[in-house]
Amino acid sequence: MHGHRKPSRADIITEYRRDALLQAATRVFGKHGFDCATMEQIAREADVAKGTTYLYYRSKQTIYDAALSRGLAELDDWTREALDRAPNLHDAIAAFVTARAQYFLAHRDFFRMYVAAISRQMTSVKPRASEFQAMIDRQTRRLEDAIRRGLARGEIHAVAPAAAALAIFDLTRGLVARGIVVTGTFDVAGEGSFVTSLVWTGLHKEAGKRQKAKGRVLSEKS
Amino acid sequence: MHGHRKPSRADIITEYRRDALLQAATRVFGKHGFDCATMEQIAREADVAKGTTYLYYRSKQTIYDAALSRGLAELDDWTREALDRAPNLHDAIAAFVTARAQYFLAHRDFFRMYVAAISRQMTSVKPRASEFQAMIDRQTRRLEDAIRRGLARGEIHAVAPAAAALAIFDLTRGLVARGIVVTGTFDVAGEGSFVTSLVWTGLHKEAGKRQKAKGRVLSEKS
Amino acid sequence: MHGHRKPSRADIITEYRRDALLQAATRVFGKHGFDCATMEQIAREADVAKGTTYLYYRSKQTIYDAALSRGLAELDDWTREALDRAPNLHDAIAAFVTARAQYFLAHRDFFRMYVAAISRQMTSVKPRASEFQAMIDRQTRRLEDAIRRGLARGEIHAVAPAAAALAIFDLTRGLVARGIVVTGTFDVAGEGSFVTSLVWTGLHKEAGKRQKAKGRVLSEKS
Amino acid sequence: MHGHRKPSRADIITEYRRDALLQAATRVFGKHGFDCATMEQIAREADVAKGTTYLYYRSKQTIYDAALSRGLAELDDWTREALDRAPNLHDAIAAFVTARAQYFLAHRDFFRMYVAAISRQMTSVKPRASEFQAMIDRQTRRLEDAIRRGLARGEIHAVAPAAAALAIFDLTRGLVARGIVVTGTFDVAGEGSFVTSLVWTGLHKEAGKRQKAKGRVLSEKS
DNA sequence: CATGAATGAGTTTTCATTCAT
DNA sequence: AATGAATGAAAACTCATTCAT
Repeated sequence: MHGHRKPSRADIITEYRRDALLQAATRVFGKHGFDCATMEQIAREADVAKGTTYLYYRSKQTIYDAALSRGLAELDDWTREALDRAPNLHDAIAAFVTARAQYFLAHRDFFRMYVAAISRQMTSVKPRASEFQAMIDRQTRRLEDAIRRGLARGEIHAVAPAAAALAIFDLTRGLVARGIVVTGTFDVAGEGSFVTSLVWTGLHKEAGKRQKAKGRVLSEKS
Repeated sequence: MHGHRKPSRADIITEYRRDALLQAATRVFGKHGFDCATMEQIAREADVAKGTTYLYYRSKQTIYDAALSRGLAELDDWTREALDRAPNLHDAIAAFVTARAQYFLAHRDFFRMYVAAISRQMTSVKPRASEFQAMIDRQTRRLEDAIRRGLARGEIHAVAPAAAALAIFDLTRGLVARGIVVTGTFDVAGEGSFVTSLVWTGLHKEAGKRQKAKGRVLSEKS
Repeated sequence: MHGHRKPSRADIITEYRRDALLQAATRVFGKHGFDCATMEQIAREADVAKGTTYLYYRSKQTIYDAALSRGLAELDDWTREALDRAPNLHDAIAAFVTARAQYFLAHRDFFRMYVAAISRQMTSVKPRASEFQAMIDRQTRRLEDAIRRGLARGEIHAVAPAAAALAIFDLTRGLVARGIVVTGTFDVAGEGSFVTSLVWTGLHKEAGKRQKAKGRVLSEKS
Repeated sequence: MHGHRKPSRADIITEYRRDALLQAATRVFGKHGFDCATMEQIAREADVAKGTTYLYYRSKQTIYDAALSRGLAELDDWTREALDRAPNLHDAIAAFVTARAQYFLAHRDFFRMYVAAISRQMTSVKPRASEFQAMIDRQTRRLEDAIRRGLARGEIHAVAPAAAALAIFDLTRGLVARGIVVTGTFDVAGEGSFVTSLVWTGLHKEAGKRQKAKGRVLSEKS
């Protein structure tokens, strides 16, 4: 508890169980959603008795939150690493889209939980909304910062970094959603590069200039 | 239903009730989600007794489907009308984004149902997934067709119309989602035009050419 | 709801059900105690389904409180009427003891609830203790007032009315408790008159005087 | 257990554990009642693991019975000693009341168990009721015998010794119950002497005679 | 047609008891 | 002997759906 010595055997077992339960929970919540999932299912999936679940997580809500948090944390790691490796904004965007798409497609049940959580957030009277929202925000912020750096370096034209980051977020989510439903294979690289190039062109400096001009012309027409 | 003559008085009452129930259902499902909503709440909201609900809709699922369908149909009308009025692709995109954002923001409960339905679609073992998916697809297709026409007219560079349409779809959804959560006022026009210009620039013919060139340069760098 | 007109048919049924459930609850709580009683048993005893119980009482605690309250109210009526009819203190005491003993012996399950409630009161962290205690206190107070009047009329010697009332209370309870466990017939009149005469002699004016004298003598002896 | 030789070290440890568990059990059962008390709480209170409890007592019921028995036995010792020291009936009654009140007030958790047990006795389908009842009876019998001796010695008038003993029992219990609930200090001596003098006067020979006369007069009036 | 009382299957959660270490 | 993780039976409570009035 208060020391940093080697974890005892019990600790290892505990950690193992907690992890198994989280995996099971992710599977079950991902497949059925919070309300339809039952503790019985989670327990069965984790190969323990129903009561055992409660030795590790106080309630259904608790295990749900834990499963969601863990996934978000892992996703955040992937996101951060992907962004850190990118030498410039274009590659950063590509990395962001690809890394997240790959993570989600490798953890489909988590992605379903993730989407459902976003949906629930709007639905419910958001009691503990904040923590979840905070984790999401942190990830958007990473991308936003990258965009800001790109702006500073003159890689793109003047654009609201927050709005741009959110747009990339939304595009990635939609991309993955389609990849999940598709039963056959899904060309992550191809789809991802479409998004990347769309956004990149949209944000690019020269393009920005032309866009403004076009915008004027168009509005004159209409 | 079974005749084409003038609707009898009973038919009118029936229609009125069905509509009231659908409105009530949308409010309740939007606020609580499918699982947490109760038939009692819907009945109360529609000012009828619980049993009455079952005279008009066979089950909770049925009324849910009906409410969702009605919303989607209305949304489809808005979408179609908006697209039909647009003289060119740029304006079509702007119209698409704006019209949908406005519809959703004017029908927030429906938007919440809509998002939840998308999420449920992935979640559940998709039994009746098809009908809902078909309605969504029809709307994407309208935009896709507009893009195809724009391509034919040389307004934009070579791009996969389906992918582009879906991207706009996703951006619009994200835009609205943010508008829903935001408690204060939300600048639909401003946010919408950001999306439009981002996409427009991204899709624009000349931009497309440059993007490819830039892409090459960038990859040479990395 | 807001009028005083004839109760509708529904009201009658409702009242009937509430009463049947209260009777059933009293039987079950009396036989098994709060914790061991199950809603299933109560429902079965009242010949309704489990869920029906919850249409009339929000929770197990609620139906328990209602059953206890109703019994206490009825008991209070008996107690008050008995005291009101008594022309003097001696008869008031006799009436108090007899009336309560008879009530309890005619409602054995309620008596068991009553005793358990008193016991629970000491046990639990007394959250809603107050209401129950208040009803008990009211009944003791009635007897206390009778004693006070007897004192004023010079029927008994100086004595703390509250203490005396509580003593009679305790004796009555003990009396009934024995009557309940006894399987054969129980002579309420005989046992009751023993208590009455014991107390009456103990409180009687002349006896009081002698008691004090005796007390002195005795303590001199010891 | 199986020999009469000096207790081995193991026996001592065993005895120590059994005792610690009993003390813990009394605390927990006293505070929460049989049904709400958990083995976990008892184990924690006794500073052992949950499983250990079962090495010393077969079941929750068993440890409950043992805790109750032990308290009753100790109480019986106090009662007997108090009675043995009293030179006459008046003092015996005073001693009985005082000794028990003091014991209970010094062992409040046990008193709560004791009261709950009496209540449970009536409540449950009395399987092992007998043993508990037998211990109670033994204690009443002691007082009863003292009364019988007082009668023989002419200290009091003709009275049913059993009934009188039970009355004193009940009064003592009520006295203590009030002392337990009262949060401030409680005047055991004062309250006890009220009970004693009430009873003593009630039982005293001369008083008995007058009571009968009074009774006749009263019944003539009513 | 409309009502709302009644039903009971299904869910979360607790805890006495067991047993491998 | 001691531990505490694991078990699963049991209970309160909810709500979609039915049906007599």
